Amino acid sequence: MLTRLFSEPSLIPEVQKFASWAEDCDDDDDDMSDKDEEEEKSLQDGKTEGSLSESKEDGDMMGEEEEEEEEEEEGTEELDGERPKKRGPKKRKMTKARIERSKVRRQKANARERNRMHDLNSALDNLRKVVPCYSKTQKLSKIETLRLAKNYIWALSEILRSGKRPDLVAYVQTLCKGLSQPTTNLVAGCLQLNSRNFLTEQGQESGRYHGPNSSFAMHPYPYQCPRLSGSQCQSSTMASSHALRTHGYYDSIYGNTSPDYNSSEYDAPLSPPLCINGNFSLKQDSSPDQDKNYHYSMHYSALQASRSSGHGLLFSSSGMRSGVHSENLLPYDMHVHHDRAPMYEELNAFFHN
DNA sequence: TAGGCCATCTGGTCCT
DNA sequence: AGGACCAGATGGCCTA
Repeated sequence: MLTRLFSEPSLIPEVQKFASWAEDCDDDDDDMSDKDEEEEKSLQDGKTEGSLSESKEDGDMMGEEEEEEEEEEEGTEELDGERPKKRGPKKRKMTKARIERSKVRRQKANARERNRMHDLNSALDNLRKVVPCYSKTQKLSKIETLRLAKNYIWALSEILRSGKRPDLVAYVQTLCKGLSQPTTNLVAGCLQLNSRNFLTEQGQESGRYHGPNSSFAMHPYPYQCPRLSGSQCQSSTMASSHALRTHGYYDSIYGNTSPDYNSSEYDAPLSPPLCINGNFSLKQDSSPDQDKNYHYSMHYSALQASRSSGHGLLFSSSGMRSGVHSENLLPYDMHVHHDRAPMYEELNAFFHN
């Protein structure tokens, strides 16, 4: 019967392996001692022999004395074919009880592994929330999240090291280093930087930036994010809309005077980087790159203005209506926002010194 | 249909 | 010995 099962093409590989494995010990009795469990691992090697790692066959940790007591298994001889007779450990025959125990142990290991991966994914989700362009519904891939996080840390480190206001374009370039095109567009969109121009600048190093009077926010971005379509980033224009949309959370606090954006497009505020940008904004000097840093300025000052005045209109330092997305000002939720607030204040203090 | 991303299973290795 | 960690394999889902 096991032979039939083993030859059944529709069977999953595990069943096939298990069938061949169990067949080898079909004639075995069930009264083996518990110490046989020690060899379950060796037997599991045996069940995958010929398919997974043949090199492992000779590497099992069975004792030499047991080797002499055990007989060579028939199945192994078949699979080994013309290979020289193995000197390595022999595989113990499986009893039904041992098979059951092994199955249970494997299931437990699988469950642990699942939980471990879930924990890992949860940590990644948390990381997504603190890197630029966080969205609940449109998640960055794992690898992009890690890359963006690395770039983000690097960018912030450079800012702290230099103690100077960063150039927006350079900042975004740093953030997007090594990122895929869709993620680059998303980050640029979230930072309200036209990715087309940003990418051009990457090549030309022109450093030119669309100033507040430009229509950067409405520029259709050239790339449609593959996995973003239908959610946050049907195009990078959508990302711009995101950046400009007043979030409901912000609305509830500061009032809503923004157009009626589709709230389903983005269901979570952006992550801190834009807030970090705001930290640079309190320096309202008239540096030559003021235009480039326009958004750094307007984000934070807009927040300050709206907080102090109580109205929901967001104005840049020049008084122009910015239309800035409140998510740029507020992290993904109140809890995190409060947790991070001291850090922002420290950064503000740093940039005021 | 190919390619990217992901979840899961699995066996090996290392550590406690 | 058991658990954690890792990497390979596999299959599903989605999009271009």
